[in-house]
Amino acid sequence: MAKRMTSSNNQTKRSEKSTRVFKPGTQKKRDEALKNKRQRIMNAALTLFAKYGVNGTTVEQIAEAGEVSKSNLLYYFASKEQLYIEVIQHLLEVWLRPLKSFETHQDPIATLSEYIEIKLKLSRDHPAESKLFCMEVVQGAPLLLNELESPLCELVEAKVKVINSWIEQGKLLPVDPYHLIFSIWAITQHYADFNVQINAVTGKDLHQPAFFNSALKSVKQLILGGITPRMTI
Amino acid sequence: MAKRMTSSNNQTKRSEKSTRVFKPGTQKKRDEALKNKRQRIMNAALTLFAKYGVNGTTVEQIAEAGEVSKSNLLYYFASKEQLYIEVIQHLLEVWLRPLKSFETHQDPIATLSEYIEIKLKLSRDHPAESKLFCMEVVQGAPLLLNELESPLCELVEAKVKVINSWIEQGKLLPVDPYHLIFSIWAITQHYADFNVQINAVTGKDLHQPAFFNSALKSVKQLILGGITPRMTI
DNA sequence: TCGAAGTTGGACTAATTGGTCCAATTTGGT
DNA sequence: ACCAAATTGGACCAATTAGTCCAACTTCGA
Repeated sequence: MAKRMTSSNNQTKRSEKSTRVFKPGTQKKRDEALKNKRQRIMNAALTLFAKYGVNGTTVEQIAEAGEVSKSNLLYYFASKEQLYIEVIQHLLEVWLRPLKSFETHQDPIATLSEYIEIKLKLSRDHPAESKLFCMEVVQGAPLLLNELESPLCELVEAKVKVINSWIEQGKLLPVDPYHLIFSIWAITQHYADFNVQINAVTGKDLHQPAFFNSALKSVKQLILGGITPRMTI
Repeated sequence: MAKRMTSSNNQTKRSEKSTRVFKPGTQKKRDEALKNKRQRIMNAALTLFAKYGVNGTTVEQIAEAGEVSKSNLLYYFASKEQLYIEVIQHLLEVWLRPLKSFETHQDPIATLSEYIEIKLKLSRDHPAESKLFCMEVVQGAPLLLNELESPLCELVEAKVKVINSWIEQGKLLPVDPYHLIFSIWAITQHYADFNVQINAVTGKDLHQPAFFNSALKSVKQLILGGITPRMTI
């Protein structure tokens, strides 16, 4: 991706902004503005990457969408690839948050119910994140694989244990916890990733409260209906 | 995409092969070989498009994977875009088949059960199709939108009516048929589209019979568990 | 065996694009 | 007001790549 590396400079520029080394102590607005700008660029990149793919997006488009010059963008991010990596990393963090806050001590049905709702809201409010994550994983997640293996894996394992303990206590019908988690991910993210298809078929999308509610209700019914213990006789 | 349109020729070449106009009647092997070759190229393209995206794939890669020269590929397909369109169209046909064969007169649970199984097998046996379809839709389905609106829409509507009639007959618990269909699509396709993530977490994939069976069982349990009528008392 | 269709390699072109470099200007904290 | 950092525009380069063109070779049906 990097074409010419002619002479010595490069990387001397900036690349590790955010913390001003010399002249310590006083300016804040400046630093904050910088962070905002970085954020703006990353947001623009996120949206475009999600819509056109990484290879289908040019840095000029990103710069325009982020309302900075191409030069300035390259001043903030060493390369398009670097920008992509930062976008993906930030994305992953946002994406794993809900699973981390998956509370273990509550009633299982309430817990899962809440998790489904959080995930569905995430699909509604952050569709670009969902889509880019989707595309990255579909394509083999070259950048995410490392992150996907260790942190996610352990996180999931922890939740699997909780679910299994619920089952042992009879609070949940027997079910494979892995498939349960995958199913929740699949359905909730589907509403973001395939919104075009859903819209083509129903004419609606998650931003219409009525549709959001019916989706939420149905998903809960389907997921929870198969695992909620019934009173027999 | 097409760069130069210099003079008159082009399109005179071939472009509408498959049916030999002059000299009608006799050669078959030839025609068949051509179809096979087209198929081979389209298969190679499918795999690569699914893995690297359309913009991330070069015609040379496709040619190599299809074991033809770049020249020859361009002899069969007028352009990369044209090739992509044909791949997508073929894909859509494969993709809608299961829904069409969704039988209406059987027992609802058996019908849905069978549909889930077909879809999950499709994910197992045609992951590239699933992934490319996924990527296309995620990116807004520029090429599929037309097809997605009319044919798919009507197809889904027909099934929705069937499901509703089942509910009226008390053979199925009340559920929004659209969300039911979306959920089945979401979960089953997830096993193909997100196989990298699933593999990272579980270390398994659908080609292992044990894993396929556990996935199938869980999906059926979750989807059907929430809509199967129970005997009360 | 004749000839048309199929096939190839290779040279070539035009467009796109990531990235460099730099000179000039603006901004904002001190 | 000073000065460093921020920002811009634009020229420019090198790599990639879709697609053209063509001459030569092979294949295969009639």
